[in-house]
Amino acid sequence: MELACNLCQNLVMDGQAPRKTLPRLDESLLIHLPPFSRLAKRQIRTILDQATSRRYDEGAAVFHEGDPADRFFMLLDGYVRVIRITETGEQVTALHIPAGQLLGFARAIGRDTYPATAVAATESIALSWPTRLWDTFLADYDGFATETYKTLGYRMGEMNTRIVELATQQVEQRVANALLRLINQTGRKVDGGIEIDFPITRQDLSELTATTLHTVSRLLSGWEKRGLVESRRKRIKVCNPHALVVLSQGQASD
DNA sequence: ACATTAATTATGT
DNA sequence: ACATAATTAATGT
Repeated sequence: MELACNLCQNLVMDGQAPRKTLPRLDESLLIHLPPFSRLAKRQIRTILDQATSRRYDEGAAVFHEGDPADRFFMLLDGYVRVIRITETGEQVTALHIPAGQLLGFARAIGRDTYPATAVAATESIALSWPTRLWDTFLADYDGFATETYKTLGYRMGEMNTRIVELATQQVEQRVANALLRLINQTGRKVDGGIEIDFPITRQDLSELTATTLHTVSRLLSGWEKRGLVESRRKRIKVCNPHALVVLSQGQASD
């Protein structure tokens, strides 16, 4: 896929790099992102001057579970999947992070290693800073703390509801809910409905919902016949969100 | 109400 | 042509 946003031109073209080896990052990269939006230009400037930008191919790991959390990240473009691996080698997907959010800020929750692995779900671009700057970011930059705790709280809330789902709902409602969340968070409006903005396989969906790819496949096929969704390989489009909502609250027993 | 196994077909490089 | 993804049926818990 192509990265056609203005961010990427900025990062890829090295223009006439002045005295630095790296192209100077433009302030417009951060000015609109919530954690930085209330900062003055020169603050953003110093933040950017301390940042490293990097591109990640689809499937490339941003960081690994258990690694020393030496850097934290701001995702500028793309999507990142946060996964955990069990002893038996099965993957469990915790959540997806869209562009514009922080990730890997282990320091904020009092850890010195990453609690999970982050993998680029699409080709992605992220800025990163050494973790030792985290505390100064919190102290020096107005709104940074509240915004990060907001996203932290949001993610905890989501994991919370997912736990409840796993414990109480059955498979059909679980994948319906997972789909709904995906189109809410990372949905892109297309003509026939809303499509998940990154390649996602049945296997991925099954890892999100603690089921098998076969069950997911069957469910999607069934929904497709009823006109609820449309899917081709690695692409899922939701045509009738409301019907999915109805399904997601389906009857509790028998 | 599901998973597992296995066989088969489709799809993208 | 090859690997990966998706479907489908049959069988198991």
